[in-house]
Amino acid sequence: MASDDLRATRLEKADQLRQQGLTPYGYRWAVTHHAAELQDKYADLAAGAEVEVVVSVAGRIMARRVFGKLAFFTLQDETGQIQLYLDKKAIEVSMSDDSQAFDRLKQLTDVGDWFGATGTIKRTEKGELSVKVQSYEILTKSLQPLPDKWHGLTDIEKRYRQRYVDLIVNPEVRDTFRKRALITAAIRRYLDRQGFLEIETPVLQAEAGGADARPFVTYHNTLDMQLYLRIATELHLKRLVVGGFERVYEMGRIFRNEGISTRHNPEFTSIEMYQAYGDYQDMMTTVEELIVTAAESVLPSLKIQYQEQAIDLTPPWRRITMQDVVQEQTGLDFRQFDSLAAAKTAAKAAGIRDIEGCDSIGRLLNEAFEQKVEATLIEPTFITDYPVEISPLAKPHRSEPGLVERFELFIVGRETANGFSELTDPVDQRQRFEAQAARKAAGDLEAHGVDEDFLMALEYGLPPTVGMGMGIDRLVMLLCDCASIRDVIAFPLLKPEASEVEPEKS
RNA sequence: GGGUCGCUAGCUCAGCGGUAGAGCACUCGGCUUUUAACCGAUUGGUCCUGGGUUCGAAUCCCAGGCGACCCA
Repeated sequence: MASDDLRATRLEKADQLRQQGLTPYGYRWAVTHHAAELQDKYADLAAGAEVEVVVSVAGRIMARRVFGKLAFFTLQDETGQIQLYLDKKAIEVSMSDDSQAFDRLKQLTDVGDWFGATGTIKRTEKGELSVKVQSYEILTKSLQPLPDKWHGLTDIEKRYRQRYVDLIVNPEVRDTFRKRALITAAIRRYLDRQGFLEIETPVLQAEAGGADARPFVTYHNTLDMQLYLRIATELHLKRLVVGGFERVYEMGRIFRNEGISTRHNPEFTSIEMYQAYGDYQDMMTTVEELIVTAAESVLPSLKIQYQEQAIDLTPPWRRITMQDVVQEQTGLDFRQFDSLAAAKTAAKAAGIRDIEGCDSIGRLLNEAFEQKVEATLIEPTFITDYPVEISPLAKPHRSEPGLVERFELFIVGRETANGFSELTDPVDQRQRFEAQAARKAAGDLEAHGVDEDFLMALEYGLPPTVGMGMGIDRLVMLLCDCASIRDVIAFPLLKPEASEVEPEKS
């Protein structure tokens, strides 16, 4: 039967409910128990045994097995499933003023309907824990058929486009989003205990900054001005430290106008945190604690499995400088090079590709790191002491010229967190902004202009401060063993289907 | 950006040049211990879209759309 016919049949059933004086769209149901709670509480109840306790449950009908004078429904709520035992005689006794109570179950309910039931506990002869129903109500009539009860919904595109259907029929999807909520809650609890305040900063900004990324552009009508969606929360959180907040953070949505892949969604969630008086060594320890806390909120052990790979999150994690780890993997000692030409020659000999555009030894070092090292960093590893050229907001290293006090955390070959002792010298910061602005002027779409107000804030004085940013989606992917970022974002961005596209105005 | 693969009933899929199919779901009938309930009978199609080749296209070719995976 075609989709429209299935829908028409269900609309007709809704009308029949109205003719019986009932509404297909109820108002309230007093739930006393959830499925998982009952399954747990009566786990030891013997087959065939009954308990004379009245419970009330509600959920979606996921399966119907109807006999002449007996029916079994599988009811699914947020926690799990429980069977409803629907006995014609029992229902006719307890709903004696409703002569159609049992026939209505057979004729006017469908898989997908929301349903409330009150009754007693009974484990059937076949061993299935059930609610032996005394009274019930159809709470919401569903007009759309659910996917195949056995094969479920496997079409990946349809799962993302109609996530609500995915959530109905794939319990592991519900589990991922439950874990995501537990992870973000655990992170906020941890930071709260450490004395951090969450302060919200603007999404709409006159000048995007704080990262190298193309921004989304939007427009404010009344002010008649172009605005950008933020690509980072960094510059505003640091203004708050200037203002006197010693520990601040924000967990929120970031927007980057870039490609879509299994690891990139144009909007994603980051956390950035700033701590006055600390340096990058302090922050590495905090990151360890933060991620361990998040992992413990959803996993039984710190020895975890990600896509067939075993990873041990037990701290402390390895800390090694970028120069040392590159030397370890390639044999190249970047401290020895006294000219860019010499470094390029050696790098080419070591098999590092596409380095013609590198205009400094520091960028070359980073290129060598990305090509030869990143993918090998499976166990959690902090890489430290980055070249200043690729770290425009980080404080110069206290003893290593040309480097900054910065770390990035890698797990399963992916950048998971990025932090540094913050640059507090406003003159130095201005020079670095101006170097960026020059790149922007030269056509680099990921570079941004000088943020004068931020420089002004630095002139009032930023105390010694360490900051850190981390992608929440990638952390959830790691802890929930998800291969694609779309598996941890409830409604990932998709191109509209052809039929949804409005015709171009010409 | 490049390559490979996919798109057929509400769902999961088969069919690969000759009348569009199966299972589940739906509809009708039967059934008081099922849990992929069962038994019987029906119903259900823009074969992603548009061109082309052909006597004939879901099938072959071209272009486009959406998606997946790999590479850069």
